[in-house]
Amino acid sequence: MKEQLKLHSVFSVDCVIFGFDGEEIKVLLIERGEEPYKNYFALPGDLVKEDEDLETAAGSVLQSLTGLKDIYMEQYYTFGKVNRHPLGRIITVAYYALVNLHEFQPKASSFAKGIGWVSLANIPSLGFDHNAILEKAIERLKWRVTVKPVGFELLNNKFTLRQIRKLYEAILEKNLDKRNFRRKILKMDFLLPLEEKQKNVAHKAARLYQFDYARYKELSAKGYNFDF
Amino acid sequence: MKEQLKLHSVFSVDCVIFGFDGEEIKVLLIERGEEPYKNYFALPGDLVKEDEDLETAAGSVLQSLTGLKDIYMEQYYTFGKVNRHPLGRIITVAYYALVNLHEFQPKASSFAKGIGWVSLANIPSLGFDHNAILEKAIERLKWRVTVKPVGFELLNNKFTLRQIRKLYEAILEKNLDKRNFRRKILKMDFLLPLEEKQKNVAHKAARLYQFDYARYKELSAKGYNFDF
DNA sequence: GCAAAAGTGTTGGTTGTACACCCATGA
DNA sequence: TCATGGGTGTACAACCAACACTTTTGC
Repeated sequence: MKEQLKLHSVFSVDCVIFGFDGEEIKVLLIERGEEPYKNYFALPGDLVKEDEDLETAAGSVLQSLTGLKDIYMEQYYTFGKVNRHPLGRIITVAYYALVNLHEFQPKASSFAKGIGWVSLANIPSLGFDHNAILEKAIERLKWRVTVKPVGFELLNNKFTLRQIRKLYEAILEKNLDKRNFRRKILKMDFLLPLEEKQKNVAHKAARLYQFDYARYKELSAKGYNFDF
Repeated sequence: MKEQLKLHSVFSVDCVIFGFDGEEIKVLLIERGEEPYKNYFALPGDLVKEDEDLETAAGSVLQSLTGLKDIYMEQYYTFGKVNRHPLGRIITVAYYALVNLHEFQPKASSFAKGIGWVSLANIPSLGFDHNAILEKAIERLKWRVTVKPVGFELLNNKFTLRQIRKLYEAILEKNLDKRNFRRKILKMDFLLPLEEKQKNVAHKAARLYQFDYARYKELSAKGYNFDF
C-alpha cells in the first residue's frame, strides 16, 4: 500500500458536469484508480495550484475530460468540513458546468481509470462527500434555470421546442403543459425560429430554433422572469 | 516596516454582517490596525484553523465582534484570485449574517482598531477585494429574501408591519405599496398578531407581531413563494 | 392505416397593481 | 389642532392552468 501522504491546508475544485441526452439529466463521473476511495465513483476535480485561479483550475478539469473550452460554469458552494478528505485538510470549491453531451467523447484522465455519464436516478455512493456536493449542484441548477435561460447550453445549437421542454421537465422534475410552455417560452422572445425542420423523423417534422444570445442580452439588461 | 510574511495555501473566512436601523441596511466594518491595508476599512474575517470547520470559523468571527451566537449565517461565495491577498495565496470563503443591531454593542477585536456600522450608501474603498465580496453579499441577500423570510432576523422579536415593510424596501431598494404588502405578508400566515401595541409614538399605535417559526416550518415543508 | 409527435385557442380562476380616506395618538 | 403613521377595500389587468383535436410523416 502506498505511503500516506499528509497534506496541509490545500484546496481543490470539484466539477459537476451536467449533460442531457434528450430524456434525462446525466452527470459525468469518474471511477477512481487510486486511493483514497479507489474503485469508487466520484466527481472529477483537482488540487488548485499556487498560481492558478479557481475558475482556471475548474476549467482545466473540464477541459481534460471533455476537450471543451468556454463552457458555462458556475461556482456554487465550498465544502470544508475538517474531515471531509482522508489525506488532510482540503477544502473544495464546487463548480457545475453544462455541456452538450453529444459533442464529445469523455476521456479518463490520470487519476481516473474510468469515466462515464450517469443519470441522476442511478447515482451510486460516491467517494468523499461527493454525494452532498452533487445534491447541492442539482438544487442550484433547478433554481438557476428559473432565473436565467441557461439550459440551452445542454442542447445542440439548433433544437426543437419539444427538446427544450423535455429538458426543463428533466431539470425541474415535473411535467409541463405543451401549449403553455410553447406560448411562454416564445413570448420571452429570445428564440430565433429557423426555416429548417427536423429530418427523418417518423412524425410531422418540427421547426428548429436557435438561442438568440444578442437578443437575450438586450432583454436581460432590463430584468426578466423565467419561471415555468 | 514589518517583515513580509509569506503564507502558503491557506484559507480564511470573511463575514458580511448586516443590520437594520429602521431606515437603512448597514454593514459592520472594521478599521484595520495592521498591514496590509492598515487604516483601511474591511470586512471582518480570520484565517481558518487546521481543525476548524468553515462555519465554526465564521461563527467565531461573528461572536468575537458581537457577542452573539446562533445567528442566521449563509455561505454564499468563495473568492480565490491568485493575487487577492498581498501576503500570499489565500482564498476566502464568504458568509453573510443577519443580526439585530440594537441587541449589542460591537467590539473591535485584535486585528482591528475600530469597528462600526456603515450604511450601504456610504461604503468606502475597502481593503483587499472586499468591495466585491460585499457586492455579492448584497446581491445574494436580495434574492434570499424573496425565497425565504429571513429578514426577521434583522428586527426585534416583536415588530410592526411598517417595520418589516421598511426592511424589505431597504433590502430590495424599491417602494412597496402599504396595503398590498400587508395583505400579502399576512396571507403568508407565519406572522403571529399580538394584543400588544406600540407605546409612546406620536400617532396611532400599531399592532405588534411575532414571527411564528413553528408555523413557518410547517408551511415551508410544502414550498412557498416570497416575492414582493 | 397506424403510431408518434407537431401545432394550435379559449376559458375561468388567481394574482398583482394602483389607488384615497378616516382614525388614533402625542406633542 | 396638527403631524404622523395605522388601518382598511375595490376594480382592472395580467398571468396561470387546464384542456382536445387536426396535421404531417415514416414505417
